Amino acid sequence: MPTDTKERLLDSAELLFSSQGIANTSLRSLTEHAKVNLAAVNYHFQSKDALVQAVLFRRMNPINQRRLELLSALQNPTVEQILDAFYRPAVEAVLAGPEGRTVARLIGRLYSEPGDLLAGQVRALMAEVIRLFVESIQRALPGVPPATVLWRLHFCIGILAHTFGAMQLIEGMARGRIAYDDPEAILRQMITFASAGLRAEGESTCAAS
Amino acid sequence: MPTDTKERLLDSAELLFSSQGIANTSLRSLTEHAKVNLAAVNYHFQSKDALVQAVLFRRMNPINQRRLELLSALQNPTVEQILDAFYRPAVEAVLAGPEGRTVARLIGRLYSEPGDLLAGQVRALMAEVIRLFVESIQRALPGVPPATVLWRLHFCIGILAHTFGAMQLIEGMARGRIAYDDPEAILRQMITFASAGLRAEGESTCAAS
DNA sequence: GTCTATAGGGTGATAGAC
DNA sequence: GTCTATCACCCTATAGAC
Repeated sequence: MPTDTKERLLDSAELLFSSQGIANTSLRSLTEHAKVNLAAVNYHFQSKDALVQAVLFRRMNPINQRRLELLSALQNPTVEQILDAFYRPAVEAVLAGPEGRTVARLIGRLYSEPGDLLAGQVRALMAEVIRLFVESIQRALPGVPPATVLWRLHFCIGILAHTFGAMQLIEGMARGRIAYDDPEAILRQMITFASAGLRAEGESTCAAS
Repeated sequence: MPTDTKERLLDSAELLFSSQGIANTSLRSLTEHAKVNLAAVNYHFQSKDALVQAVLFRRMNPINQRRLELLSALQNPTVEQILDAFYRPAVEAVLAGPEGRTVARLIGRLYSEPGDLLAGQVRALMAEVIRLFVESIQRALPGVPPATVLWRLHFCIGILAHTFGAMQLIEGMARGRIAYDDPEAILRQMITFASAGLRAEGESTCAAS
């Protein structure tokens, strides 16, 4: 038996928002799926929007906290180690449970969905994470101009977001030639690609601040 | 004056779908914005879904056609040239008009939005494009295992999708330190990063077909 | 805390006049 | 081709009983 009403609502919301999209998920289908009364959403949360933020907070905050832990444990890290600290918490959290595949799509859509999906506390912590990782990468790659570091971290985030958001696309491309259930293999592919991209030469004349 | 009803509908749909999301855009607000009667959508297109596909077709097909043209004009290309053929039509099409910024978000969401946004003719041509680019990259990098080439093209697509879908994110990170209005500068950043990633060593022992 | 009932409004799609 | 009018349904949020 699931625990209380509030948690059941969060679980159902996460699942339905991920698979159908937020705008397409009505509070009626949501409360029906959670086997909870329709009014419970407005009692435990204040609105549908607040429920969305609560879902994202529960999922993203542990990931971002873990990123900061892993990063601060490194001393003079290589870009591979920095990328591992950034990617690993997300990949492991998402691919851990059996429901991971579905939730991944929601996280993948975090940045591109209209309506400021990323807001409030989640946004604040994410901004802090990005700030610290930019600094760390800059220290590891002193020869790369600051503006280029920003672009490249942006690309690194894109790699993660797309890997989460478009799993079906690569699975369709691959026709079984790819193992999508091995977190370590995925991490290795992402880190190998992204670290080479971060280290790339060129763009030295890019306009910096 | 805009031309006919059908084209006005496509223009308004593209703008509103991009900025508000598809599910959040009602046919009423759409036809109001286009200064067209409500029933026109169901007359010229068959349904809202068909309108969505028509919007994507009009925008994506020229891009994908141009990609194939540019690719087939290359002989023994480098990965930089292959990536240029893939990225350039999209970046130029999107950043050309003044409305580009908005439309970019819709294109960026193409792969991660629930409800099979990518369907029908658009999906078929996109699959063909991916197939040919995979082959071309494989030829340019014979030392990289096929499964790894798939992962890496997946990452290259992610870089483009995220650059289009999350422009506000990097602009927030950058606080003016980045020029987002220069197509050539963006292309250079993307190609420098992605070509280094494609060429990266490692993952040679990855399970291939 | 949890429920029922409903207010008040928006939605996609269609029939039929012009 | 374009319009009006309307159907049948869905939505979020809330008031008030238990």
